[in-house]
Amino acid sequence: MDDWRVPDPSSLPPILEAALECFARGGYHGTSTRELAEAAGLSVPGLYHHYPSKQAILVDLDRFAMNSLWSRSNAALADGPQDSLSRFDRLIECLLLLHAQSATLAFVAFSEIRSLEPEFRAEHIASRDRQQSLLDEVVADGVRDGYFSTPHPRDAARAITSICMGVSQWFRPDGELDPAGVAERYGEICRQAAGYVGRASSR
Amino acid sequence: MDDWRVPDPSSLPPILEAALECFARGGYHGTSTRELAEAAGLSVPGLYHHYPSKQAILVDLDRFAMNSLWSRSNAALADGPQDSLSRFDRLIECLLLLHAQSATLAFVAFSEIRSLEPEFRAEHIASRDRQQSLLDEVVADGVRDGYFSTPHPRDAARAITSICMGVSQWFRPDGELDPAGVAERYGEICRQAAGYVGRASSR
Amino acid sequence: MDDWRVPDPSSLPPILEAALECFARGGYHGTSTRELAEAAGLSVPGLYHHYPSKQAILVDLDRFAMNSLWSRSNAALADGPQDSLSRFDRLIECLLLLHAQSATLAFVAFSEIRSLEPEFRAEHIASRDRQQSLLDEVVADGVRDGYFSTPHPRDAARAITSICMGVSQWFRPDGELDPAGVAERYGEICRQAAGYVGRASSR
Amino acid sequence: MDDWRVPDPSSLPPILEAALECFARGGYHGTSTRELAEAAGLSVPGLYHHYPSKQAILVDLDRFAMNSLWSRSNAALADGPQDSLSRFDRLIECLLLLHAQSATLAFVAFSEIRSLEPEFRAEHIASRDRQQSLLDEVVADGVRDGYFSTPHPRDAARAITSICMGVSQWFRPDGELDPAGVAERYGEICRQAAGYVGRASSR
DNA sequence: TATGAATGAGTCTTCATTCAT
DNA sequence: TATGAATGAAGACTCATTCAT
Repeated sequence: MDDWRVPDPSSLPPILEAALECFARGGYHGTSTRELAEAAGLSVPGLYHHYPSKQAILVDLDRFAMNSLWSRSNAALADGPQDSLSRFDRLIECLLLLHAQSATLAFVAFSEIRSLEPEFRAEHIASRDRQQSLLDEVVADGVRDGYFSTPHPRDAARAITSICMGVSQWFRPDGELDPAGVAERYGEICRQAAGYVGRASSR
Repeated sequence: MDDWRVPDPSSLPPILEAALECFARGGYHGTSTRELAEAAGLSVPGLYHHYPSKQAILVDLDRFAMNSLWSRSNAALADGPQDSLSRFDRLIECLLLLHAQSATLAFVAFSEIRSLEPEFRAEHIASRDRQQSLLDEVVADGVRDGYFSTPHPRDAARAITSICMGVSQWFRPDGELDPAGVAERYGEICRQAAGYVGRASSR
Repeated sequence: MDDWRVPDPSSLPPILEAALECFARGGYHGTSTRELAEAAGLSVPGLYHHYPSKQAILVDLDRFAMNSLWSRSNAALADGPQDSLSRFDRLIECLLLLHAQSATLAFVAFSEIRSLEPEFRAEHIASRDRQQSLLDEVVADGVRDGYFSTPHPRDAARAITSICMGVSQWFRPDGELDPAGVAERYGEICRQAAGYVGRASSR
Repeated sequence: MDDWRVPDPSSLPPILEAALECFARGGYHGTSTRELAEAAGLSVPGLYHHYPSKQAILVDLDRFAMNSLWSRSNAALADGPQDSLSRFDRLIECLLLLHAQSATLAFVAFSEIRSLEPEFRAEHIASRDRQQSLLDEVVADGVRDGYFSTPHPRDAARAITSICMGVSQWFRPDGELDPAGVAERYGEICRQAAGYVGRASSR
């Protein structure tokens, strides 16, 4: 099972889909409820029939993004050989695919953290930390097993996270690379960032 | 001359300094002119005496950040040995230092792009592209000269940019690393991301 | 027949009962149809099945209050000796009982006059004037028959009305006095307000 | 000094004056901020320059009314002979004058209690109780000194309060009685309500 | 009658901005 | 430049009401 590789376009409810587009274009504070409603094909009170507030829409969007990231990451880690290099490769592939396939969602979830009210910001940060710990672990395992030579695994993991999240900043569906291409090319760069020493030499 | 290494705290005019703090905390749209004025120790009309609009403040802040990045980068490139590896190292060091020393400024300049009106957004993007071309060139030179093995220099440069900009997201003055520490540790990671093959073996 | 002395709790239809409580707590404009529906155990469209508008509910409530006041007053006047003092006493007793027993209804009917649309406000005022004329007549008769010494019967009647209506402002079911106690104690005060000269001396 | 007898028309700030008229006509919840602003000859933000909220306007109006009632009452009690009947008469005169002269203000302060948010409602009620205690005391003193025969002084005081407050419900500047006429005629009724036994017979 | 979904008009409030002083 | 006062436009949100099911 490798569902974690395929995009799931059907999953975002239409109102969130519309909100996503609005927030990506104008930002949370730069988007009015009128715009949100119009984008969703509703009147303003119609929008409020489904969500109690503008903030609640952002929160739902953010939760969707973070949950999707988490569940796909775990699926990727579990799906295949369990040696640390394979796990690293699959997790990176998953992150890169997602940040390319769902670039807009990832972008908004990342750039609107400050727009979340404290309670939900804390929730987001907890999700983000939990997510980061997956990568920390995988890089540390790779170092332990001799795949990676980085003397600072946590910094390498942080750099790798920046690379993956950076994808959502520049990825365009009509660009040179498709998501799979991004995953391959930047997956290799992430390996290097961790100080990959080569399969052969490490054994 | 290595002024590009030292922070220049005096350079941000007080109003921009105050605005920076406000925008960092609440975002551009989340900050009112009343807050800006108060943070700057001015009345609202007093603020308008210095700047014709809220947007103009953001624009000035953004220009300051991009110009500082540009001029320091060029100073770094010019300041020392001109072999491509040295130039790469100094440019990376400059970028990392700046994103740590001026993390807030870099963060705001990056995260408020969408808050710029079209004209100024275009200006920002031009600056950003011009800036990116510096790194593209340095990486390409490094590949040409055998320092780097990456088969995709532009992608490596993009990944490196993500690493450097990422610093402004997580850097805290009271954290484990000081700016110089960041520059050293993440400088090494950036080298790896470009596929650094070692000084010796490359000659 | 002295039904006019006993409260008639069954008589307020449940929807009006619920609306009464809502209006008493938050006022007409401060109560939403959603609250009305919920208080009545109905959905909003369910509420509109019974009443064509929120205003119609208030109107019904108001009519109920004014009609009840009117019919009980007439029953009280008719029920017993027809000398003017007895008629005065019974009318006052009726008013005081009602304003204590149905304090909430009286309170709402009185305090939401301004919330009635012009047509219904006029109707309310007509009812109120008709009601006041009962008291005017009874006081005037008492003066004519030598029971009361007030030189200004209409003003005395107005003061008495204030006393009776005032009951609905302060009466609490768990207070010191029960409705009958209120009727007795304040009935005496109302007599005094009319300049009661004593049964004996007046004959 | 008998300032407590003369109306003080200059004292209500113009915005409160305008709000008073609006609230009297349509009620607090029935009056929009737009109406308030227009009545005050301001734009809506102009109104908010002077008051932070609609509620704050009502609170100010209410405080003004209650403070005026309190300070005039005390002035009336202090101004003249200190025997309990004179004090009773002057307090009643003061209350009646005020409820006629400032009928609208008294009406609004009374009828919008439920529109005050809990904190300010509590404040109002404290003022009202403090005010009522003045009358309780004066009636009790009158009973003690043999001026009044009422067996229930507190109930008599409550009835008298209802009479005085009732004035603000029906008083019209162009009506039969002017404020002084109201004070005289209803002052006598209030005496009767307390069971006035006559100056002579009481000595 | 209950329900979910919807809406035009309106709510209070705040915005960036200006002007007279 | 500071201040108090002001405003048109817009903000998020709620209202009473309706309709298809």
